[in-house]
Amino acid sequence: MGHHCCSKQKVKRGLWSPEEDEKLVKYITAHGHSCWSAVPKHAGLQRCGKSCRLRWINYLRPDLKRGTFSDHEERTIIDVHRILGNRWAQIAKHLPGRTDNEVKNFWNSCIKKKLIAQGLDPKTHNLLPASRTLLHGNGANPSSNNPAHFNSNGCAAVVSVATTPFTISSPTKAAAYGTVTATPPPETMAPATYDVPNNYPDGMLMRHDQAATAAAIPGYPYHPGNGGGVLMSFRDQNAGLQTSVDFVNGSSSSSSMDHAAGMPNGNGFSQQGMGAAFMDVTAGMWSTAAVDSGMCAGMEVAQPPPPPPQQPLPPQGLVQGEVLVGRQTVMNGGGAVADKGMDMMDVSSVYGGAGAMAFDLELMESCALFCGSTGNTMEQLQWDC
DNA sequence: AACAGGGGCAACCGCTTGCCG
DNA sequence: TCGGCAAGCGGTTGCCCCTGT
Repeated sequence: MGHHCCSKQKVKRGLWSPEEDEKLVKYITAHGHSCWSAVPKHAGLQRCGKSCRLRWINYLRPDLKRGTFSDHEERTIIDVHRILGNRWAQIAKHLPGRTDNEVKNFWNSCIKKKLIAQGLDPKTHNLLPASRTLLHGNGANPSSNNPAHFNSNGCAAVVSVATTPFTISSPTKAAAYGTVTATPPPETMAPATYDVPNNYPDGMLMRHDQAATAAAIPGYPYHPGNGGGVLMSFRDQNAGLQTSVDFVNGSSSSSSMDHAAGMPNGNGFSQQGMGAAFMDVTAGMWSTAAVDSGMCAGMEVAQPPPPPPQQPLPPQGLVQGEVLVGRQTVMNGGGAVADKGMDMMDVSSVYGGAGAMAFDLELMESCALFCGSTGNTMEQLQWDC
């Protein structure tokens, strides 16, 4: 049975011979591929157009990078997969020269097994139940016995996986946060721990310096030369609660909440509440996340105050971002309601000023959907945009 | 040397999306 | 607005090769 597009033709299937490859390369090089269905006929191939397209995209394209994946590429795949899930084409866009098929195969044959071996669920990137039990006993984490670790009274300066449930992880960019003393995460992608200085009585301030990051971390994907960006992930290992924010090339922003239901005793946030704000200076927007009392979660992009005219914006990209964590620093300027109750996430956005940078709705939505939020999320987002 | 089992990867299948008439 | 077609995409299959017995 051939493809529906070529069922009337007698087409060859299976592996491509070098002769077939040569014919296809010659034809595409000379004529391009304006219409794939016409390619096999003109190239003298007994294949269907779909097969030709796949062969070209996955194997013959001259800009493809062959060979094994580097450690950096592997880390990037894991980072992006944590946010996007099995959106291989989107993930592959972060890896120049790699195809979605290649990334998918690498994930299924290698990375997935590694994560499982490390006790992480390859779908959610959370600890598998067995591993969680190992870390936290029976898994119960009464918040009354385990007060919030990023709380409004600023008492919890040190985050420790072994004793507290809340971690901040940004595996490939750990060294980026100038005001956070970050312990470089191990290769295992196990939850990283950050020693957070208690300079802010009402919360915590993290600052990201793009140039320093690019200089400090070989292979760091975001730098001023390509527009910059930041990928951050906050996670609560006990509750399976995760908040990730990805600013790619200064034009994309995403947030996600992976909220495992059925946490009867709350988590590290629940007593005091937690909020985070991310600012993309160039795009002129704030993104905030709030987890308020009673496990209420909200993500929003609020309109920033107009920048002082005498303060020129950085040349490009997310040159500098700030993360504010603390009860009193939650931004609600976007009008989003943070208190939406269990298992709900709210995202809204308001662009700041004329000519605001494009906002990657697709990526935003993918993150929201991946994390099981309601359809209202994107409706709210698009409405506000 | 022969065989079995498993892993990796290329290719296929079928659904979705986008475009155009 | 609708239908047809092509392209895009993710899941799945099956072949080939390597390794262990």
